[in-house]
Amino acid sequence: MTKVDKQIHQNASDMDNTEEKIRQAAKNLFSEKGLHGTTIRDLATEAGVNVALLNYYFRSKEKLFLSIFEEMVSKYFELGVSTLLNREIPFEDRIEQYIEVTTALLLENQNLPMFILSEAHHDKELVEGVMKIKNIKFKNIVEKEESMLKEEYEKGVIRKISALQFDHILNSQIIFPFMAKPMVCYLHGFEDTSFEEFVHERKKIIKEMILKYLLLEG
Amino acid sequence: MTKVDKQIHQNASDMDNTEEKIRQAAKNLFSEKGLHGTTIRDLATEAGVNVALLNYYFRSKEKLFLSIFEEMVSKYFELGVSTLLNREIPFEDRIEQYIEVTTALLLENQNLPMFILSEAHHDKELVEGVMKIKNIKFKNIVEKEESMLKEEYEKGVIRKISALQFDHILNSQIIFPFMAKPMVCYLHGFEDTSFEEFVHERKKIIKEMILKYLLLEG
DNA sequence: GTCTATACTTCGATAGAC
DNA sequence: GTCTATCGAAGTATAGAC
Repeated sequence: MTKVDKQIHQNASDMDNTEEKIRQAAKNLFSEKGLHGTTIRDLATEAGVNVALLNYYFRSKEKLFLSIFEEMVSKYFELGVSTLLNREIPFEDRIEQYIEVTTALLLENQNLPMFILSEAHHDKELVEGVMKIKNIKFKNIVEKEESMLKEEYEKGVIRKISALQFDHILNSQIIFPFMAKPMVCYLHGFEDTSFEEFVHERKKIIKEMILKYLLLEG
Repeated sequence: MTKVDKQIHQNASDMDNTEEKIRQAAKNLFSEKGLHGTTIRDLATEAGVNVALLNYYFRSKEKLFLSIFEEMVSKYFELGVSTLLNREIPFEDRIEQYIEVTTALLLENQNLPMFILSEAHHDKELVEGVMKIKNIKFKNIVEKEESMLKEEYEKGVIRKISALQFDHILNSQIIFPFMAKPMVCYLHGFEDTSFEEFVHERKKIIKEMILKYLLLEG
């Protein structure tokens, strides 16, 4: 009966088990307040359990954090890559798709970029530690991107550009607004809806600007 | 004599007084580890003093942080604005100057963007609190930018664009690399020097891409 | 102004009952 | 698996001597 009460507002698949409730709370709080800005008591309260359970499931705050961080990194990196490398559709369309799909992900997870990059900034060894697990995959991606760009260059579709610069041209424009959001919202008196409009409006600009720069014809 | 030892490696103007030593330590640590990742003991050690002195000069860790945060915000915002609004030189040159001068500032203060934006992200009220002091000035800037852009548009120099989108086109490209630095350095095996080369290389790309998009002729 | 010593608070983690 | 109670460590801040 207590159990029934607890389950009323949960969809059984995810929120019925404690571990998932804790993970969800951790995602929310860590990505909003950061590792050191979040206490295990905050986490327990947000998850609707007590502190002892956090350590029961995850051994320590540190381990819980690492688990969440790794999940978030995967979430971001695994998306988009396939889009960008898919040679079956024209380069131009891939760029558009990438902008579309990445923006959509970020609108659904607005704290994701700041979470990953600020924690990486505050603890440089974190990146190394977490990325090592997925090392092969990521090095692979850069190489594949490099060869894809070379191919398009040799076909005469785009100008010569490194994967590094290409990634930055794309990602800086897409990601940055989400990191600067508090500043933007303050300076322009934005609410969440105005911000989202702004992001949508931005997609067209980004696409046009990037293609104008990269494509050799048109 | 103890005093002499302490002063050997200091240039009298700044580092001879304790308050400035503490401020310097605070800038270093807060911008590297964040507010909650830095303890007053860390600060005291870095400054070469003891904890009591921090509270003697700044009353509390919080107050010290606010003081530093405000200084960093000013440091960033006050630069570049005059460059961008200076109607005496052509629009195109202003863009180039802005990229040049802002990149130089960030290379000298690589943690600055992540410091400001991550703290703003973790504590939304922080922006409001600190910005209110400089409120009039900032609102002013957006307005001036808006009218500058309108003017250039009416002269037929550039396409129509809002100050908000204009700022993002410029700043996202310039600032983002410094926020993503740990990730980039890991993925590409970069040291600090390689990273700086990358940033310098980027200036040309940014300039060309932005002008290609904004300018109506050429 | 600067130090040592210490009071007070909060945090992370665990023991032990259920 | 879940709770209450509690311990030891670490954090912020201050009192008081010099």
